[in-house]
Amino acid sequence: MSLTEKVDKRAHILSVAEELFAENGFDGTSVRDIAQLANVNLAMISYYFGSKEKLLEALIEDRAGYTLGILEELSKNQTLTPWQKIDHFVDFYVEKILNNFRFHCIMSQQYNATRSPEIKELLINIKMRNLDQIKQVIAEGQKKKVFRKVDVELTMASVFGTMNHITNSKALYCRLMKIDDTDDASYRKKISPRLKTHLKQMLRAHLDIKNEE
Amino acid sequence: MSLTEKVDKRAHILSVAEELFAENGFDGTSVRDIAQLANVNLAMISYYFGSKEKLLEALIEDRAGYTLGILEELSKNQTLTPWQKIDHFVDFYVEKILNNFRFHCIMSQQYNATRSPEIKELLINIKMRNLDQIKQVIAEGQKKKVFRKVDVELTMASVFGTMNHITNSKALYCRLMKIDDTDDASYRKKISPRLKTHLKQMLRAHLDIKNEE
DNA sequence: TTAAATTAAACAAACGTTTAAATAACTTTT
DNA sequence: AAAAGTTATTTAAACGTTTGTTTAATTTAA
Repeated sequence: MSLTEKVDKRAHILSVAEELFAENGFDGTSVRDIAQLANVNLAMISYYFGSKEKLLEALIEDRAGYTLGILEELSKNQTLTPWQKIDHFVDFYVEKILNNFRFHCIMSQQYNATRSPEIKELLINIKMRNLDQIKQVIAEGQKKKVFRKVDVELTMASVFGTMNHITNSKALYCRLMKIDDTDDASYRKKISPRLKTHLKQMLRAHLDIKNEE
Repeated sequence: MSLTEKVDKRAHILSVAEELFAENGFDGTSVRDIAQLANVNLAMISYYFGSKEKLLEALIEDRAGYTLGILEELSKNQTLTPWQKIDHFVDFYVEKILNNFRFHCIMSQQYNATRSPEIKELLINIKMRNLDQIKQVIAEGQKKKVFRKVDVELTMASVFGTMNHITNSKALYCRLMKIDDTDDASYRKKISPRLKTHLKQMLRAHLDIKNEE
């Protein structure tokens, strides 16, 4: 038994479930798959979580918690200019998504496919709160006359969408960039600086008041 | 029996499968679900397609075919300026994705989750070919000194990513825009002009050689 | 009359979940 | 500190469904 298994069996099951859900989807993963890879008895999943669906809920609640705090802090920060906040936001989010790409695969997967109203509500609330924080940053920039008028929701859709697209289309971009498709780490390492640069550059042009029409 | 059912049973099954796969995912849809909603006998699916997986392959091949031709034509068009091509491309793609949102839900779903190498290869090839066409448009604009130097792959990721995000996060944007969540048609009608305007505006700023750093 | 299309029934395998018995880890009592 | 009692954890086996697919008989069309 490895260290992580000993420390907290519940957390270990969550981590294995995350891996399998991201790889094969929620419906494509059986509780037996999870139990086997986690080296625990099948019944332990019901014992700890109640059901497969509640296991997914537990996973989402566990992983989605910590983001909001950092965004709130960034949004309220008085010493940074709006441009600096945008850059920090991009850096933070790219790191976050690339480091938690498994979870983000599950999120975008579940967004449309879930038949659980609880999970749907959970996901919408998480996104709404994150969106609100960034809205404030853009609004501040517009008030200070450094950002032009833009469609805030769709601007955010472009930022989130770019990142989702990169994590979800790994196979495609690995082929384009001639990276080994099976090596997650080197993909993240190669794509991370490119992604940060691209998003900052695009947002700089897109938000700049000089490009007001 | 409705008209579509009589005309071509195979096509009718494909259409019902598309609807259910988009709604509940591939693994979340049983062949019995499809047979029931399509009003055909269960065995007809094996009879026409061989298996559930081959039904998905048939669906992808059927739906993905027609896009490439239009893009090739646009890319090779001699009378349009690069800026006009970008605008046409945005208009075409937004219409296409919103009108075939069910299929695009399946595409982005399958991108990561599929365990079938055939389907994975199919999806990568489709995207690669589409990407190549747009690469040529951007390259032409750069050669003519109207576009600045950008990360072409990631610029495309932003365009595709924005559209995917909008189709996949329907529930969120319906809430933001206070549209009835269950009414697909009015969502598409409301989001379509906004999406076109936003993408054109963003690309105009992003690609403009005046914003060269 | 021959081939194609359609049917109801059955197949084994896999699914999520539950059971009841066994073991381990603590508490309390002696 | 040992024994007894109590709760928490773990187990193998079984539950009833649902899964994708196939069969063999029947109807329809050419």
